[in-house]
Amino acid sequence: MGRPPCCDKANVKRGSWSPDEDAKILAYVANHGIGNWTLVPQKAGLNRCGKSCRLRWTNYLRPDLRHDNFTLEEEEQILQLHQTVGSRWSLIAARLPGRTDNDVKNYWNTKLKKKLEKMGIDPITHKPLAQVLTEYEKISQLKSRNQNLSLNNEAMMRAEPQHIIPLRLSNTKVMERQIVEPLCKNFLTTSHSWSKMAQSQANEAIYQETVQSHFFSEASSSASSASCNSLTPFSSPRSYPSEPSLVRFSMSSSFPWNEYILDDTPSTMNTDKFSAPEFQGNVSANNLIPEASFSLLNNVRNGSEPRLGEVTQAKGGISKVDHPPEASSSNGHPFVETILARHEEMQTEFPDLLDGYYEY
DNA sequence: AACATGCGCAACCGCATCGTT
DNA sequence: AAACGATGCGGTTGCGCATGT
Repeated sequence: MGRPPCCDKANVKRGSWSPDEDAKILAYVANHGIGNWTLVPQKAGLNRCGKSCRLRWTNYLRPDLRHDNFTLEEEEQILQLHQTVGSRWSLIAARLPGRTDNDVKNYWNTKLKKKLEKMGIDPITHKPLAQVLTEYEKISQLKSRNQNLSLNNEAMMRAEPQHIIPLRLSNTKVMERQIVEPLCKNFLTTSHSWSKMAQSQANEAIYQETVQSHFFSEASSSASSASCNSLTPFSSPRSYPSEPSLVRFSMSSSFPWNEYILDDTPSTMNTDKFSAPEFQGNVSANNLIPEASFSLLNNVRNGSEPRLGEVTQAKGGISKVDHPPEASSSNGHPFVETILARHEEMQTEFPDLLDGYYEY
């Protein structure tokens, strides 16, 4: 039963690779190609674990890898993709030819994350830090208020389950498997556009079923973090804090949101970076997500980096940073206008529930 | 010049999933 | 069906170099 262990971990070499070892891997791959990495150390004459060999090849020796600095275009792409899929480095790297997930991850952790923080942007939510803090405060207040009132949330939710579904994020595994993964796969690896996905009744059914069952069945658990509470459903679950935060999903079947995804391509969007076929039709979907970080980055490049004070002046839930002309803007955008109108409408209907939350 | 600190990157670790026995 | 290894992935660590004091 089973297989023998790939290597004797106690007796294999670890640490940095020598040029000689690299040469052996390269020679082996040139002769035999890639496959069964557990056999590589033995066949190539290396005293290394097969896993280590695979890593060395994947992250460093592969001939198609680029070892130069990241370009501005790549930087923008990483920001946008991170905003969309979170810290799914392999997915992001798949969009950047010649880059590995390790490269992207390192670049994010050493450069981009700090850059965003310096600009007053939360690198997890891509929202202004002041906004994130405000949200967290309001969520904390709501939580304690609900505890004090012993509010019968379940009865309330059953009364309007299709409308507003609070979702505890402490257990995101189900969401990842049934929602995030399929969407990410569609978004990143196929010709399926967001508009097609939006049209998919099957997706919506899975989405509703999953989110509802998740909310009604899950017991909250785990540790705490204060940084991230208002998230797009496409952020990486692994990046979520475990604090049982609440995120609302607008699930009103009467609101034809997918129509807007189909048709609203902002005229001011810089379309160059979306010219690849896999991005066709995806532009609008990006607008569903706050673009504060991307806009701010552009401002920095234009020499007009906003100060934190400017960011905190914002109000109302949409990005408060002035967008440069080339970045997409919510101003005058039918989709966003409708969302805002809907927001106001629902705020009137459910003032307690909606107070302080963001809708995208 | 010597030491401390910070930074960037390569490598490792641990987990989840899938495939094999 | 169960046990186990292979693989893929994201998070973390450690080392070498650069910069600051």
